[in-house]
Amino acid sequence: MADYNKEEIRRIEDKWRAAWEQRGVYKVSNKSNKPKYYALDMFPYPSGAGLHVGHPLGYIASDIVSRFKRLKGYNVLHPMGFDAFGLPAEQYAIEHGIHPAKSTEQNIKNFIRQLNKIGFCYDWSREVRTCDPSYYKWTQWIFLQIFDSWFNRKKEKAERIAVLVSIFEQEGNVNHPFPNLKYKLPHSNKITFTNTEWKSFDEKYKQEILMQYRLAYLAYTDVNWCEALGTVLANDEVINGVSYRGGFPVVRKQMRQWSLRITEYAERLLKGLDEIDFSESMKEIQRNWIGKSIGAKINFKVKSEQSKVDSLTVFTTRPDTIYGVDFMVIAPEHEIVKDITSKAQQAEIDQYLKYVESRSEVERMAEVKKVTGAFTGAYAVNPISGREVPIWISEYVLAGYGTGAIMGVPCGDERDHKFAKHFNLPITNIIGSYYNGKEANPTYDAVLENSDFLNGLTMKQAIDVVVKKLEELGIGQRQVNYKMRDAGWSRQRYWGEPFPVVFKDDMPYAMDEKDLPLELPDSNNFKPSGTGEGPLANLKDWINISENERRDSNTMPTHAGAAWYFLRFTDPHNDKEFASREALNYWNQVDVYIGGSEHAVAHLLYARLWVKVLHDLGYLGFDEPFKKLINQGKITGDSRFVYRVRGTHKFVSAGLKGEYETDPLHVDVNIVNGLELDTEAFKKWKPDFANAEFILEDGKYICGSAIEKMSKSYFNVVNPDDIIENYGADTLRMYEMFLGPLEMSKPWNTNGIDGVFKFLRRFWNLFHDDKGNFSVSDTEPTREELKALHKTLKKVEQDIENFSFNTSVSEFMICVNELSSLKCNKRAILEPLAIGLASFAPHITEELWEKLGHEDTILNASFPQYNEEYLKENSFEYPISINGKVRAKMEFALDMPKEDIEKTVLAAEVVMKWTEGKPPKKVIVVPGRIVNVVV
RNA sequence: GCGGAUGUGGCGUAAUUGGUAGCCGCGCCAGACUUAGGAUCUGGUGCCGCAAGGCGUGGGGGUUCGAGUCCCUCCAUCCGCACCA
Repeated sequence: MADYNKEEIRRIEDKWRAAWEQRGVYKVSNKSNKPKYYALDMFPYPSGAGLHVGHPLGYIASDIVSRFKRLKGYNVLHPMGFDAFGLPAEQYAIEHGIHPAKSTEQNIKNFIRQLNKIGFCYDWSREVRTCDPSYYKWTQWIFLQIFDSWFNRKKEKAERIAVLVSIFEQEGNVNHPFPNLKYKLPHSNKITFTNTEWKSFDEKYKQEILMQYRLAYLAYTDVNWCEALGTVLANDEVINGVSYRGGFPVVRKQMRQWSLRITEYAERLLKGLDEIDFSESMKEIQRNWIGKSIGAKINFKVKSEQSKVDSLTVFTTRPDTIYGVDFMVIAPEHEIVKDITSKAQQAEIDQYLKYVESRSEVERMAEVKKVTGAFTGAYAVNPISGREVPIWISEYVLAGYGTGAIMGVPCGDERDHKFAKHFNLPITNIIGSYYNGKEANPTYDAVLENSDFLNGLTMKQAIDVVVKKLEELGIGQRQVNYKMRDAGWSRQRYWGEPFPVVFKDDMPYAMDEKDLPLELPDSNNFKPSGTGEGPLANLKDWINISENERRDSNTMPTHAGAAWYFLRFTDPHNDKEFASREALNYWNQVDVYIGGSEHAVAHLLYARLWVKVLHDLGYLGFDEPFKKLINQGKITGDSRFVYRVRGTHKFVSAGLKGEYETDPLHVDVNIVNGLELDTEAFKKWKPDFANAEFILEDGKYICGSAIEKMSKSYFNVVNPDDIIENYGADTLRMYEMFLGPLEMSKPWNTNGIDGVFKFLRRFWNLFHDDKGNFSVSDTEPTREELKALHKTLKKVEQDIENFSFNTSVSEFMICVNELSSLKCNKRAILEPLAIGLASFAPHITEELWEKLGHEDTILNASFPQYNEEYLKENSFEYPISINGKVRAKMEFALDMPKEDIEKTVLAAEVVMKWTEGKPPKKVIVVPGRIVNVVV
């Protein structure tokens, strides 16, 4: 005797969770004759807040896919781990004195508890934690491989530093110029050296030079320094000039930092996008980030009073507009400013430079409308037209981009146009009627005018012509520019991977592999050192190995551990290698990776980079980690508000709030049913509200609502534990899928969950009689029952392959509705249906599977193949439309000839009524679809 | 500003990819059981209209026998990037 009620659900779900764990049914072997399938979730940062219902959305989807693939005969790798280093734990340690290792450990425990309750089929024996020394040993090891590599542009791949050294010994660097175009050899100021010169350099000098090539390198870089966090932030960790976490101000500061030379891989990262199945929008975001632009570097001769500077180089993507150049603008920080400013302009320039200094980077970025600038008094000579144009400085040109100088083409560029208008500079029109005198037109389609030898060409054509001319004359060259910058890889933090290097004479040397991991020293002091160095600098004994040997006081960013964890899952306990080649070859690429789109540029690019480097060095057989990426939409919170009449403890219902002066207050969604507030619960919610009074409408207190991000501070967080408590994990899983398409964002609303719960109960009832006794018959199924089953099996299989889970849930509901009204309790129908549903609702189906007499888990069953035979129809009820509007329905055999259908339709009374007896202009018969009569 | 998406009942959504718009669920209405339940079952429910019928997929236009679906245009919302030359 058993109803599918709260008690029974808890009994079933607890029973099977324990049984699965005990039997180890989720253990996955690397040795199998089955085809492999690798389904991966973006592993979570174990925050102290635990999971809310938004987190498991993607996990449920990947769990369904994993279980489905297993039923389809695949060996499925579906692991989970934790991105366990990170700032929040360190912040927490600073505030509460609890060691990050301890709080992280507790948080992970809680996460695992919550995840297990939902019934995921993770192979926990493969769990990895990035903060575990046995894991970060290999993060450090891979870092050292990157450190020991350079990018051979000729071969477009990474090679060992030793290869580079032997090249230098033979030919110097003439064929392999410094990747950084601005770099010049110390002392000599040159950019090349010969093999003899190389051999004459001392050790430190050689290391300094090699550092210019290493894929992981140290350099003084402008970094986002956040005083409050005492740390450097990556570009993507800075939002609107404040830190992503905490919202503290960020300023620029020069520090000697580790960077990854990801720019060398820009082209391959771009090209790789064509081979992988990411959404178009995701690829577009990455393309934008990489920001490839093709253009030209052009040298302009400079005429200034001081005659100190010969030329000025600009980068432009629009060399075709060369005849439209009316002025030049260089960044205020540009090194030539002081050397070209005329006496007459000196005061104005000084004043402007002062103004720019007072402006933070943030302000310069944020301000778009204001036009500022100053004339240097110098002129540049257009190398093609010979025309002299004034050189200005302006904050809208940034020193860090391109060459820090642009050619101003007001008729074709909006900012240049504003600049010209503001300072009354002349505007040369080279695009005829495409320019209206009021705003710039950045078209590529115009036919050029006022452009000498380019006249009559379209702008598109002219680009190549100009570049060729520039190269012929030796005054410029084709140039590819990438917006992307190298990735800052140092953090002034404690809770991260220490860099496995030793500094001798200020140069870093790789630690021996046998000495890895370099463990994070235990400490209770997590505060920044105050010198700009990280907390590790406080540990003198650790930092200073000997008199002239020192460790790095920085640690790696969380991106490091996340850049390769999917590789470790294939062989998580290997203490000889980061993963065996055999395991890597077997599991190969991740077949589907599900996670949020917020990792679009950082994590996904770094993971792709690390895999490419490891591939180039011969450790991997593939160079893209993720074959397919799915971005689940965010689940937003549905907040509720009460309206307090200002200065009172009276609360007015939403419909009446217009009559009072009120302040809206967030109220806990858990004490609101739909929109109706539980006023008693509200009084108990917080002491402040204990003697609240309510102004009701129709006897109810109605709340206001808003869709916002799910957050504790909005009191709109729904915890999966509570849902499971009331409805069970199977209902939660199916409801999350039922909400809508996986990739769409949607608000969470628990109201609809009853429908899914009732569905599972009805499914359960198919297997039980009125009294709750298990009752399944072995009678032959009818054709109708078979059709209901096979239609569902077909749709569900297709839906899962398309990651369309919401439609699967609907389909199951339809099937169970049909079988319920057919009162079907036949084994031949219910058993395959249970397997079909097992991926979505593992607990209930496992229980019924056992009741059906099976000893092995349903996980080892085979997904039933649908039979097209049962789905065939022999007749179809045609909608008969007249002039495109459906007016009648008529049933015809599916093999009935078109002509016969047409005749019968035209003869029908209903049709005659609409055609008024007139002969139709046209009759369209689409077999199995529709008949349309045109009058 | 650039790029990407999205827009369908009161709500979440579906639509065989050019062929009956609104499947499934929530909510709502009515009824049954009479076991007082936030239970279950049955029926109804896009809008207007007593009806016949008309109108309906963000707005406008187009292609087509036929458009939620394709094209043009405009609007709104969300996301990403942003003085990137």
